[in-house]
Amino acid sequence: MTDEAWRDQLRSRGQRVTPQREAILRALSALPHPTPESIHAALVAEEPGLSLSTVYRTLAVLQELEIVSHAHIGSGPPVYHLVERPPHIHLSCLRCGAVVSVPVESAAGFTRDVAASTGFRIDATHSAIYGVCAGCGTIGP
Amino acid sequence: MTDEAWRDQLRSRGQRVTPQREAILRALSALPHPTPESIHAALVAEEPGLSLSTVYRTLAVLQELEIVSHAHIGSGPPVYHLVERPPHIHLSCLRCGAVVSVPVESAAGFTRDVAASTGFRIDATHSAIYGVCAGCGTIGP
DNA sequence: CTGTGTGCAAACGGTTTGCAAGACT
DNA sequence: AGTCTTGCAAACCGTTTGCACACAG
Repeated sequence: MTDEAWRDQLRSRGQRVTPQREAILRALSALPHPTPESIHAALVAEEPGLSLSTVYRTLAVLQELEIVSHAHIGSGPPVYHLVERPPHIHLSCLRCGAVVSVPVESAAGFTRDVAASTGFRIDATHSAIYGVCAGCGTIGP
Repeated sequence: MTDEAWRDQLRSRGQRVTPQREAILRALSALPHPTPESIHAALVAEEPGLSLSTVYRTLAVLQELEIVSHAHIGSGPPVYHLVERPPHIHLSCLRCGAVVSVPVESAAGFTRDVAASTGFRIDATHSAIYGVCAGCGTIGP
């Protein structure tokens, strides 16, 4: 999504385009798995005085407009990302906390089977799945 | 797991058996998807003065001993349960909040594929997966 | 000019921790 | 008796909110 695109999307929905919102959208496309805090930390340099509450409020607005989405990773803060990116599942390492992404198609068979047997329609992009990453797995059990 | 079993398991690992711990273990086997708070709420009647910190500390100990496990459901508090074989995956409905369980084998193909392609070894029992349950799915999109 | 968005600081809910008193072994 | 566990209260972290000012439209 280009700068133009979200500007239009914001304005057409009665939302204002502010320097803070532009900065947050830039951070969202630049950072790999940003949390509200990491977005704030990454931006205080270029946008001095940017408050954490603005980050939270902006993320809420962008979510409402379906420009961004978020996933919960363990007990920690959620990670946000632009929706245009190919949908992916977050895998969170129980040992080192690393977050690995895999395309949703990886779970296609699983979601199909569950839907067939229980009627539950899984959307695997909204939550992280735990496990042990390749690096940590080679060290111990 | 019987009362005897966890008593032994606690003592054999150098942990003490206290009325509070017994009460918490009873609550874990009685309540469907208990959170630390709901365990505390359910026990204050029979164990007056039981503190929330004790619930948290006991759950941490029981987790360490692999007597209980927990799963994160959305941004809310985690739900705990006794480690049962067969292990379950928790599916959480985004509409009504219902928690549906499916055997971990449902995801066997998915976990195998991910391990093969990324080396990440998934343990799907540690996190809830979002979606829309059968009941809610029949009403709308 | 109007009303929305912002910064600040304080409130909030869930969780953790320091400490002294208490209880299990 | 000695050490682990508890209760209490305060600290803590991520998030939300109330308010007055700033600024996009």
